[in-house]
Amino acid sequence: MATGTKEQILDSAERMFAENGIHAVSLRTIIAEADVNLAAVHYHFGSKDALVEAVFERRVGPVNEARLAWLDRLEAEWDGAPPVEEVLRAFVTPAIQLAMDSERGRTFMKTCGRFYTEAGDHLQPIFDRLFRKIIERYVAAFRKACPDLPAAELLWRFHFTVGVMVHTLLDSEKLRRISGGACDPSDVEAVVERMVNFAAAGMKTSPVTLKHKEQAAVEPEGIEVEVSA
Amino acid sequence: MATGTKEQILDSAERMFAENGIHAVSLRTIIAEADVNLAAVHYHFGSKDALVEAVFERRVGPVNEARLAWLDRLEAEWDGAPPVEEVLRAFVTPAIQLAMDSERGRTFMKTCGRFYTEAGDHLQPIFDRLFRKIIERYVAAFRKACPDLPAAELLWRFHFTVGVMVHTLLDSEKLRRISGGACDPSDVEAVVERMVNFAAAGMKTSPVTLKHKEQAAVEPEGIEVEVSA
DNA sequence: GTATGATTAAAACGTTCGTTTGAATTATCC
DNA sequence: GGATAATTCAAACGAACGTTTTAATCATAC
Repeated sequence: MATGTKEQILDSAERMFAENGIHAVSLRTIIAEADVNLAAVHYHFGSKDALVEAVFERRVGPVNEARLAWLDRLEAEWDGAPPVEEVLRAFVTPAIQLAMDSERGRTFMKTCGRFYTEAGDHLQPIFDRLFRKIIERYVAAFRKACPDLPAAELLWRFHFTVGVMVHTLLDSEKLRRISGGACDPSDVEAVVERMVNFAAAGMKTSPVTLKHKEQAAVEPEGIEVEVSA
Repeated sequence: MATGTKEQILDSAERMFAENGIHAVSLRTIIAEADVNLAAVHYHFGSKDALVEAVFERRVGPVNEARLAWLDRLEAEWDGAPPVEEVLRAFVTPAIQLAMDSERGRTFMKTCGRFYTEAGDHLQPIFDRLFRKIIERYVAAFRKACPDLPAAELLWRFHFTVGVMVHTLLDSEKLRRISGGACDPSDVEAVVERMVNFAAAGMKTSPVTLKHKEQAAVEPEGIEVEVSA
């Protein structure tokens, strides 16, 4: 943990970003906790923005690789079209595992939420680069798992699923508080199963037919899933 | 819109908080856009923190009142136990309506998300005060709508539902981008119906039985829903 | 019209921010 | 073990922050 200055800065920054937000944390408070010199930040990273990016990338990379590898395994096992529950599990588990397994992961996930809401213009391309492939692969997998769903409806439901996951990663301590301890966010397997169960039901339910508008106006095929600026 | 200095400050602050985050926005950029004097902020609000609170309360109050009034109507109509879809609709619609109807509401909802993630210690009691009654009433309504659900499971699903809603409020523009315009977040009714449909399916699905643990260890009745620090 | 309170204006306050500098220290290699 | 590079250190930089102060302006009453 206390291997080198660089890692120490990353660790401290990660935790303080999680607790107080990115803009609210100054380099001086970070280096005070990391017990390193102020100039070390600029020596190793170049700027505060670059430090923020480094904190982000250090953990998101492995999670997304795990997601892709898991999906590879699934598609090999299920002949290219795994059921929606399995796809959901593959999508959700790596993040939840990182988030809940260790104290470090738990704090990082809050940082991840900070990025998600605090990220200014300069973090957007990084976000896109890290998640483009994930979105492409998983949307395709969900398409195969739910072939009867109109394309727009499927994207909405994927969006909702991401919401379930992000909110769970970000704010489940509040649930523990509200429930008086009955809901335990640290039980990874249980959380994953509950989420998969909930989201799969939402994914599989038949779409509503909107009265006031022709929903068929949306071309149901050939929607390009692209993540760009 | 340009009625008085106070409202102008609130409007500008709301928009800039939404666009850049709370801590990232300085009073000077706010007053520059509002075209008022710097000292006016402290004259009318006292401090930046107080301004932040004022921005928050100005819009959240009416939304939550609408939620409670809607639930009152529902319970009168359905003899005290409205179905889960109706409860979901009552919970979701006021927020979505505010979020999507006007440009102003849209920006505020982003601000709301900022609060949710950037809120430090001083905003927590305000958050609790504004949402305690909402949580109590709606959890009770969901209990009646899903009487067979274990209490902890119901709270988890409520939590997931909040995630669906928050994420939709916060980040649906990203969905529009990803979908190439096929998903239109500004169509309030359609968004609400999709969300209710998705969340209702998740709410009504039968709970998973976790293999590796006795889930019955959690007392399924009498969990006190409390929101406190 | 003038006195009184509410509001706005301009300027400066002290503090903290991210960043830079240049010397001191430590590690690495021949 | 001295040369060379990598790293750490203390100190200071200018800029921007939230806040305060003091005077000027405006509205409203008499």
